[in-house]
Amino acid sequence: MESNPWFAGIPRAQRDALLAAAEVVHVPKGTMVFRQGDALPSTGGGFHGLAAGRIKISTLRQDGREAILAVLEPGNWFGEITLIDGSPRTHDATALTALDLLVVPPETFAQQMRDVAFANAIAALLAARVRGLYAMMEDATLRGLRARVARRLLTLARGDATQAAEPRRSVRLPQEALAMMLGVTRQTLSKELNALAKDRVIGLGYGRIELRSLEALQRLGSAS
Amino acid sequence: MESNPWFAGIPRAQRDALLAAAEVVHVPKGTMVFRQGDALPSTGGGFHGLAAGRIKISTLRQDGREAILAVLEPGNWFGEITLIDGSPRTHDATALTALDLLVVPPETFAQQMRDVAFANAIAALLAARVRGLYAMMEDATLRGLRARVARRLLTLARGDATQAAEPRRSVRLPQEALAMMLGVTRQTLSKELNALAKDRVIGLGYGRIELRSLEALQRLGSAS
DNA sequence: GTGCAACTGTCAAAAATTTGACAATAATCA
DNA sequence: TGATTATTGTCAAATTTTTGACAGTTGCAC
Repeated sequence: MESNPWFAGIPRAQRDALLAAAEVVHVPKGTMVFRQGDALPSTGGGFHGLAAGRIKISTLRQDGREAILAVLEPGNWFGEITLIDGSPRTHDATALTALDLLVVPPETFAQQMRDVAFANAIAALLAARVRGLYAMMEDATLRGLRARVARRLLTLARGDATQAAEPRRSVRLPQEALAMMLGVTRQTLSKELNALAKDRVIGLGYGRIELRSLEALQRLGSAS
Repeated sequence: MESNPWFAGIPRAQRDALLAAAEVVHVPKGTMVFRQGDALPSTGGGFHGLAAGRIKISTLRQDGREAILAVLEPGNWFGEITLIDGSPRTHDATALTALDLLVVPPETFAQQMRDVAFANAIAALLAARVRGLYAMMEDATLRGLRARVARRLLTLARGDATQAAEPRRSVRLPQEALAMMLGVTRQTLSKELNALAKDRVIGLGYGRIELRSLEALQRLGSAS
């Protein structure tokens, strides 16, 4: 968990308190940790830290279309919004693999928020969240598809949310899922990916995209 | 300022402290309160409350294209992200009219954050911000243009950000600006607006859109 | 009140995206 | 291993959006 920049950045006491307050829950693959609309006193309520596995954060619409907001990797903490404002969950959270999940119950979280340092840490977490969302909004409204693809691949390579560190060289997810993140169809994305592959910027495999040139992706992501 | 739900919802002591710490600044029309990329110790640094006037929050790109994130109305507080994480401003803030602006200097803000209740209030503000952004992201990826137009008009009618209350029946901004918020061209938006106008859902004027049927807009915003 | 700038209306061609469909290949599970 | 499911590749028609252009209107500043 220490590899996560947010968690690593908060005071030792608050870090320990969080870990002490958390219950480790093993979640089988395919389980929904929580669903959009879940209200507070429900199962799955709590502040979550992902210790192992991958979680999909998404929204499902009536007509079956799905938007994937993020795919979380170990080290990320999430689910704090509902605990702060008491409103229902904004998204579905689904275990893509078996998980080791740290769960801080709502009462404990509320209690921790009485601590100035912890409240400040949560504010920092939220600030990072807001920055990420601003960047995504900007991408969606201002950039062409080519740039959006490049940027999203780089984000995924860094573990998507509050993760930083050295980007991975290979991203594991189906093109369909990437398309859902970008809000385009698989066919449209496919055309773009194949163009990038032809330029040797990426390599395409089954359920996997290799990032061959981070520099080229960075360049493409800045332009357009 | 009390009409803003966030401000009205925080404890009296913190509300008074904020107002006491704030300096009232009069800003002429057209002035940029801060710019994207501004670092902390610069002019315009601080936590801002809008007492009078309207502020455009936007991003300008090299090629001249602009994305408008929001148009803030009196009662809204903004600019806290930079104060929390110390990173540069994420957007430009431009005075669309002459402003009365409450400015809480960075040091005072940091000092206030040592107070648990205030830190919690800021967390609540950020949580609201995150929710709003989630909704925008979802709209952008999941909904058709018709629905996005309807939803954005309703948002604007409610004063855009943390405002609630009774929606206004008329929104004052050029179609060009609305198009920039939605990330489409003016021509595309125009077609949509004219269709809505034909159905008597809205009325179109010079730099102004009248909301004739909130129910219809709500319905259109939920569908597609 | 005039003149200029801002804003809206509209058109048509070009470009991008979606929709729908089907085959081929890779992984997974029994 | 064999069967099944998941994933990718590709195509073409239909639709939507952008680009570029220009005229007409409205509001504002002088």
